[in-house]
Amino acid sequence: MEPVPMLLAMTYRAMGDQFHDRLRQIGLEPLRPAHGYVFRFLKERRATTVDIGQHLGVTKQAAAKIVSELDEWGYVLREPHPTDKRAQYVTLTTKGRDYLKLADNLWSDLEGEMAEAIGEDTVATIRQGLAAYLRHVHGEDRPGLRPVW
Amino acid sequence: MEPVPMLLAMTYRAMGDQFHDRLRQIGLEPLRPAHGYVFRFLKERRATTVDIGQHLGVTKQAAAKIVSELDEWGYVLREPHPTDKRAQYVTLTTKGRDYLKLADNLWSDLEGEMAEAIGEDTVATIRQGLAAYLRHVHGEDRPGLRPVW
DNA sequence: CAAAGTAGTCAACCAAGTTGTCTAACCTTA
DNA sequence: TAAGGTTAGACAACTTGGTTGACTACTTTG
Repeated sequence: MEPVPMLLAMTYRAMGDQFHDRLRQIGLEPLRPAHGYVFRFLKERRATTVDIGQHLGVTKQAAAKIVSELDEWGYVLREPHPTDKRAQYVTLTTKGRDYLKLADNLWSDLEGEMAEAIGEDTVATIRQGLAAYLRHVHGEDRPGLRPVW
Repeated sequence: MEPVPMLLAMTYRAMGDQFHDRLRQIGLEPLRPAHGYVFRFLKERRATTVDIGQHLGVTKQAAAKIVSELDEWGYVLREPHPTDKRAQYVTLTTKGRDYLKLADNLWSDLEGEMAEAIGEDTVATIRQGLAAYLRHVHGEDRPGLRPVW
């Protein structure tokens, strides 16, 4: 019997691959999961590079690299911090928000296909079960995402 | 609402981190998930480096690196292939089998703790649901594991 | 107002993959 | 059975996505 985490990893991979394929068909920049997590993070708040690094669970230098890419591609922009002259706020551009909408649609398509395959209630149980487990392990403050393999 | 794959990744990470912590307390070599997948693969069969690469979903060169490490640490050994003079069979040593037992115990501990937190039936549903989804996507022949982020 | 701490950048390094190339052995198949 | 194509494994150069460390400019605190 396989350990549950192996099933989690394989499922993540299977869905992620499909997501990525469809994105590529649309012809977007080579966005990686980390970029998506940044979008999702910035949707709700303004944040500095350091904040983003913290959220992803990587160093600020790694976060800076990701932010630069997103900036080059026009998904985010950096504006001066109102009170702290060292810092910059990173914010989503319209292109960034559009991407996020597109991605959410793709994800919910994929989730719909999953529901067709194994039943809507099963998907709901999985969602709630995992969320509950994460709350159990981490409390309310979830730690960074971070590479997985 | 978060996409399901994000929950999968976070849960994988949470369980994997705990697993890794406990392993480290025991003081083993710095085994990575890929090593574990190799053990699990070799448990059932004898295989060449190329086979292993295929199973992991990486190039044979990458697989060779992993096999070398396992060999250095004494978890596997390479013996000549009986009929093909180019090839070598990689097989688990006793140390390898012992590790696998230990790892399985750790995983089932973790799964037990998960069951305590969210209910045994929920865990069962998750397990069966994900397995069914994977069969749906891949048929019987599951593709390689592979990096996830 | 001095000392300690922090945001961002630059640079060197590292780990774990990749591609490309080569040799020796294997497998048609004409 | 020799010839041409394929394959296992090794070696090397490179790529990617991260790391640590050092430095400057600014901020916060005692």
